[in-house]
Amino acid sequence: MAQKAANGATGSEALEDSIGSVAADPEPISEAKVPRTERGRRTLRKLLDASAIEFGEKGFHEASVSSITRRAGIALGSFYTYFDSKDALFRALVRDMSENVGTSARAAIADGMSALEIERAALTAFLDFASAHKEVYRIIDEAEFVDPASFRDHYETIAARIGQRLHAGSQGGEFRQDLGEVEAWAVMGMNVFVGLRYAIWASETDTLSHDDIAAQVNRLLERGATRRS
Amino acid sequence: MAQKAANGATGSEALEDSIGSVAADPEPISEAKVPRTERGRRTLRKLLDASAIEFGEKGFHEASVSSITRRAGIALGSFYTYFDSKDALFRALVRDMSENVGTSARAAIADGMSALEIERAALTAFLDFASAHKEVYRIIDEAEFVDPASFRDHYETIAARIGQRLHAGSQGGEFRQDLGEVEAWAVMGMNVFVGLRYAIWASETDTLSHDDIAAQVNRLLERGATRRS
Amino acid sequence: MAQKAANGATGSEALEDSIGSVAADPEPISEAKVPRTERGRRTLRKLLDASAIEFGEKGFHEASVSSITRRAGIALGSFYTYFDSKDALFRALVRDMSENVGTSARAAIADGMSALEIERAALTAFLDFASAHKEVYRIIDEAEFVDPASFRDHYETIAARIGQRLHAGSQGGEFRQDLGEVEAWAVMGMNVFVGLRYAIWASETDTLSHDDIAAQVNRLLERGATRRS
Amino acid sequence: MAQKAANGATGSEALEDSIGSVAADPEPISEAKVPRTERGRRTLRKLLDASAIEFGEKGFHEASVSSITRRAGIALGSFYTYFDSKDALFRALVRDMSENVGTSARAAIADGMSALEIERAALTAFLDFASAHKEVYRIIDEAEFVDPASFRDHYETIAARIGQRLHAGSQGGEFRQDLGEVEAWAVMGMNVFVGLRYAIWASETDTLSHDDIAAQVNRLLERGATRRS
DNA sequence: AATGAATGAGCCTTCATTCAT
DNA sequence: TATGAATGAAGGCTCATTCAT
Repeated sequence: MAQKAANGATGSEALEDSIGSVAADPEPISEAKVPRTERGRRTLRKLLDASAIEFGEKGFHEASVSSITRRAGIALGSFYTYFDSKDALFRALVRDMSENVGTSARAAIADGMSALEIERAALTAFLDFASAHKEVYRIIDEAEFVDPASFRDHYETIAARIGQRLHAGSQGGEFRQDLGEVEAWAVMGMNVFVGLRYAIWASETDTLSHDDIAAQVNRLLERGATRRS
Repeated sequence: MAQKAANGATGSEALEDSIGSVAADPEPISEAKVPRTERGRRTLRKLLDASAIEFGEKGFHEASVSSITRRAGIALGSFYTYFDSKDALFRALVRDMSENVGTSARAAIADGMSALEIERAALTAFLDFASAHKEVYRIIDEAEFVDPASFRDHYETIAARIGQRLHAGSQGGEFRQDLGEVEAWAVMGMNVFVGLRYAIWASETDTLSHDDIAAQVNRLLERGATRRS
Repeated sequence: MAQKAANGATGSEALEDSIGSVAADPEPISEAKVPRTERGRRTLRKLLDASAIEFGEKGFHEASVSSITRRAGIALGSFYTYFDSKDALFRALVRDMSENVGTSARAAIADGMSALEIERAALTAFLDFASAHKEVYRIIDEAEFVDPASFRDHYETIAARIGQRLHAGSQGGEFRQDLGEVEAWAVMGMNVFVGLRYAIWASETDTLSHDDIAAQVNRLLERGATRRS
Repeated sequence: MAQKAANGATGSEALEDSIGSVAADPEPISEAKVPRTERGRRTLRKLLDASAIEFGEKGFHEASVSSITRRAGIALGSFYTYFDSKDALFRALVRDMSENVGTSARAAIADGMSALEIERAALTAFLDFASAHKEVYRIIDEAEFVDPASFRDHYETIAARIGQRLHAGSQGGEFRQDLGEVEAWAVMGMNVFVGLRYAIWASETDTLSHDDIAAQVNRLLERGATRRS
């Protein structure tokens, strides 16, 4: 199963990881303050996990700082030991999650895959990840209204990566030469909406596996993006 | 220019129109109360126009009822003569806009077009509409958090329409026989994300016209969805 | 049945009657404006009936002018053709009802009754009236907070009447000579609370008739609570 | 003076007391949240005292949360640290006061009193209490419209207690055997209305002491209104 | 670091009353 | 007289953030 490819966490590990390098990082992604004690790190983790659930379930505005701290099992006031504001927490979450989505996709790509195989594997990994972390989808989407810069950055980054893959496919002779940014956004849109329908809104009556779905999208790509022999 | 195809309004005309036929409408889309005087109709219109702008610019949560009435030039309390709540207004707006987006796309389709030409025309119309009414895009997107049912309904309806077009294309021998729901969502995703990039986030340096962009997407569809001769 | 003694209306007839003499009345009880047309009189009546129900069911603050006019089947603005304010309507209602309660009690008193028989008949009549017009009870009670003067006046008037009856009973040699204001208020209290319990809060399991209850209270008056040696 | 018997407070002490034992209390009467700090307890007290005055003076609807917090000398928002709503505060107050009224009456009863003496002492205590805490009377009365269940419960509880006393008097051979619920409500009514007239509406010209008044009501109980032959 | 009380700006909504038709 | 839209003051409540312990 491609499930393995999906990072099994909400992204807080990565966020925590990045924290360690905040000082050295010229552009710190995380807005979390750095806990100095083990206890502090544990509290930060609880806060991140709780907020991912709360934001995912209720959305940014309905989730309150107090509901988050309540879920995390800490006192309201403690929140501000770790984040400057509710916005800052949300931004940290979005940016971290944004990174993670890409990570899981890239992890699915193995050496020796054809360009088409790569697209298929990436979509399957994305579907797996989205199924397992529906809140990530919701949170990133809501960033359009809470942290527009991150939202845009998220999709531009992904589009750029897809663009690179398409270009590589062209170089390898598998794809057409004239694939550019338009095609990259189109491919991303296919993936995102297929994910919306079959991962986020998956219904009980759906019978196709994530692999099957990716295969169907792949066929769309194949006969369209491939070069005529 | 395909601009002509796009409905040039924010949707308030349609909303107003539907009001006139509420009695006959088995499922009234609008949640607005029905004004009985000419003055009332004028006020309702002002309210709808002002709210579309406010919601578009600030988003649902940042836009306040008082900011909306201020922009509309009416008293705060008058708002509730027309809508039961801020939510009700938003829902009315979303549902109405949702209808309008489809309307403009369908208006772009002319008799005698091939299946591919239809897709291209629909996308061009969508890009035109989205360019002219960026707030519509934003408002419908935010419905994911404020009126999820409408949001989902919006995309499911569009997917269904695209599915019908693909099916018709298959019947006409132009498209493959095995196109289904997955392909419909993939096509919708291409259109939406290309719209996001080239209509909503259109940058000054972009040189491609909406038609050019639609043509590029069309080529992706053509070599993919078409039957091999 | 003593039911006959109870005025079968909410009091609006009496109010209307009094309207005719407003000009001549040095202290007009009703605050209603005087309609000049037959249509106007009908509208006023609808307003009074509707408000008695609304105030009785919801209380003064929960009943709104618009809920009253809606129930009356007239337009909101028309309200102010008949009353200067919501308070004025309430006051008119209270004062009129206050009069009616006394009327029904006095109607129950027949010539030739003994002093004790009079008390019993008055209580029975009150219980009948209260059962049939629970809203009257509630409205007069709420006057304590909306129109305190009327509330106090209501009970002082009744106490005075009871005082007169007690005095007459003394004169007739049936009652003690030393009955005064304290006893009058005590008797009123008995009646009101017995009414609260057995008319307003009457429960399905109560088996005593209003006459039976009045008889029991009568015995208390007759010989107190003590045992005869 | 029986004044001593009356609890000299508005009831907030009792409310506070009950808070301390909330955990053990199977049915917590108070709807107040439990403060965990000393400062919190002080604030709660200020809130309760201020609200008793405000509700007593202005009534429930005219008293605003902001007027209460202003009088209490705390910030508006702090109110909601202690009560979920204005209604909840009122209910807490009513229920607590309801308890207290009974307490003061029972405190007035001494061992060895005859049944009649008990009634007299109870009424005197009630008159004292009502004189000193007119706001309590008003607040409980207004509960008829704000918290009807408590209002009814209040009087049903008192009636039950009076019924027990009457029954005990019968058992002791002092009262008639046939005294029941009707007589209990009648006695309560006497007390309440005598209290209304001579405690709440006491006028400067009244010369009778609370004891004198209670004695007169006592005589009514002892031998009714009739003349001894 | 943690806690939880305190703060107050700000928001949605209600509704008595006025006004123009 | 009747109508119903318009008005705006007022109120309850929320919640991000600060503060004292």
